[in-house]
Amino acid sequence: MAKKRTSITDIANQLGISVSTVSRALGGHSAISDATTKRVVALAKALGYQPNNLAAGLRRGRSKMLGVIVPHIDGNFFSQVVKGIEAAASKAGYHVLICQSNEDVAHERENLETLMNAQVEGILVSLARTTREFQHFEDVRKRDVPLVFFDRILEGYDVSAVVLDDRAGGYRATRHLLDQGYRRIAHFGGPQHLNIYKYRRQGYEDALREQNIPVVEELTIISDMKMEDGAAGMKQLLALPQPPDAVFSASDFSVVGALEVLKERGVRVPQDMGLVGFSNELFSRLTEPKLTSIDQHCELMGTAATRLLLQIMEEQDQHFTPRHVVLQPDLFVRASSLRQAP
Amino acid sequence: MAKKRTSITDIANQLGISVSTVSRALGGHSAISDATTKRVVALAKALGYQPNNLAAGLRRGRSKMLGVIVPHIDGNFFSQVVKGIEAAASKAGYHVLICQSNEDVAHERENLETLMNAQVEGILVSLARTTREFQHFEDVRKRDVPLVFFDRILEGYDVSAVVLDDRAGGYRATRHLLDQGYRRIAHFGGPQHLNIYKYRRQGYEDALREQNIPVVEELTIISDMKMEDGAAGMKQLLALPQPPDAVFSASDFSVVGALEVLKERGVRVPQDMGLVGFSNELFSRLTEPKLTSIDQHCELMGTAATRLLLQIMEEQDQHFTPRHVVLQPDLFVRASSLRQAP
DNA sequence: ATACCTTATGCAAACGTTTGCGTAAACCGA
DNA sequence: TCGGTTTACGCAAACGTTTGCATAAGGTAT
Repeated sequence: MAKKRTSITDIANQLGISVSTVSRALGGHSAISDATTKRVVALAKALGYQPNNLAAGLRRGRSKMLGVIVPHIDGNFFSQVVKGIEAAASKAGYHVLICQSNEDVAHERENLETLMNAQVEGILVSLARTTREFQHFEDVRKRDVPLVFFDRILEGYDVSAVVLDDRAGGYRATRHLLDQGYRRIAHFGGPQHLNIYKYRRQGYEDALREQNIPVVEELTIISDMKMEDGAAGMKQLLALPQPPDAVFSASDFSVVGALEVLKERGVRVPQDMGLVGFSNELFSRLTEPKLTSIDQHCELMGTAATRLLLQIMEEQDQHFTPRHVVLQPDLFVRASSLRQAP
Repeated sequence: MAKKRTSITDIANQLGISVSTVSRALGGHSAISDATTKRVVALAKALGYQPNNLAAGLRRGRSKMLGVIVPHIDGNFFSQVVKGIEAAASKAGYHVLICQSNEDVAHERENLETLMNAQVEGILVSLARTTREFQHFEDVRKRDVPLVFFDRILEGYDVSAVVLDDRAGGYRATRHLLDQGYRRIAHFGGPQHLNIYKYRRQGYEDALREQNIPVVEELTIISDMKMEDGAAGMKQLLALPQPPDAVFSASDFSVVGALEVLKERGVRVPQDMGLVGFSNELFSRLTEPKLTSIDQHCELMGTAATRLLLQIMEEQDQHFTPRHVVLQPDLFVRASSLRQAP
């Protein structure tokens, strides 16, 4: 038998005034005398009154909730982004509803549905790996729910988004290897329909071309970027008639896999093989040698995306032109790519 | 100018029937003829109707939302637990509101407030490190909102909770070191008012006593368990007249810090010093040597806690007796503690 | 034809707020 | 004394559902 929670009406009755007066008093409305305001606030506290956001949201048409869809919430990157999102949202008085798509576009569709049922005022989403079309997002747009993508976006779908300058990341990583004297640089890439992997690769190729180094096809290996993939990729590279002297990987995980293979085979890092990863995962400081990597400022991405969303929500009138925020990556140089004295 | 979302009333009007009929039709109520049900469902789909959970929740008194408070959502442990929570909750048709206390009891209090305002039907919480009293949780109880704690609980506060058998974890870790022939085993512990650290230590001491090995005070070092703390702790231990030959740490992070110090000083792991950590962090497989660690089944803890909460919510009548679920930890043996052939 | 049951639907209240509009009382200057 | 303004509050509708109760139509047994 759940106790009835005390409502604004209870306060009104006990004080012999109307609910509207109570509502305004609690809302700090100017047209209420100080005297009654004090009485109301006092009684509210005494009764342990808790406003009912559902009711308020219903009436106002504003739920004060934001929706987030991530492929999965565990793992370094997304958990940090979500941390940033939650922080920024709660600072603005918003709650955050979190859904996981599990890298599955069907789930993603469901998530959108349930978020809209929950009456969120805006949605932040990073695409599932299997998402290749955007009909479900168009449905959201039709209902005028503001939408902001982050990190993983769909090529050719013009929407507001916060992304990393992945091309710059790839370029700087590769450029750093070149500066260290590496000349035959391989690349581990991810699924190319995802912007992030496509641009990281592009940065890699741009850096090579800039130095008139040909981009040779068998030095680029596309995979899902797990540790195993990195190990397999490295074996493949080492079996080449002319193996590379460095690898720029679009993920730290595959670098770790590769590193293990190199240790087994007695290939020295960074002397015989330079390595640069991507994401600056926690563990990149813990391997032997420590990994050079590109930092994505995950938490910042979360707060930036949230702020952009809140902005768009405010100017609901003209959301014709999608807006973009591009974050600059940072290169953290560590032992795995330091062949020359720094 | 946000388009008016289509409501149940719109459907009723267009079909010339009453809202109640529409509501029942969509709810699959038996007393509605197949014919009208079909018409309603068809039109609903055509109009892109989305039920408004706020309204339904208000009327029913059930928001279909759960609240979660974690110290922080990034990091391996909590992000995995939250993953488990979200999965279990959404399977049961619940949404999850996530708050971070930032290890601060004041935030924790605020979080409770806002979650209750949001009308969550139950709350899952893992304590902030600075929480030493439970008045704010008593307030929640008074309002009859079911509460389930996980992992970090307050000693002497009898509530429903899902916890790891930390004593068993500490015991098994230490016992493993003993089995490997280590005899002078040190311990890195965390804040002792938190159950988890207290019991891990207890398990450590139990294992020693069982073998009639005295527990010597200067071999236990209490800290915040960061990497730096581990490094400092190891230096302190090595400066002892009789340094230990192994360390059981209640956190993987401090082990990593310690490991770096050992490498600098040329102390060999596991020959001269055995190491066992706690949490089985991702990186424990990536250090050199790999770290033996205790696995906490983080995701399982999340689903277990959620299931317990849902159960308690169902039996709102007699929630007098708090219920407990205790998860058994697993020992993952790796190179850092393997002095003898396995 | 009457009484009664079943089936399918409608009426209206309720959930707890917010808010536009109306109004009584008090005050003010002339 | 009066018209006008200000101040402080109340009325009632509205947000979009759900649901207990009433009711109309149709059927069946008597």
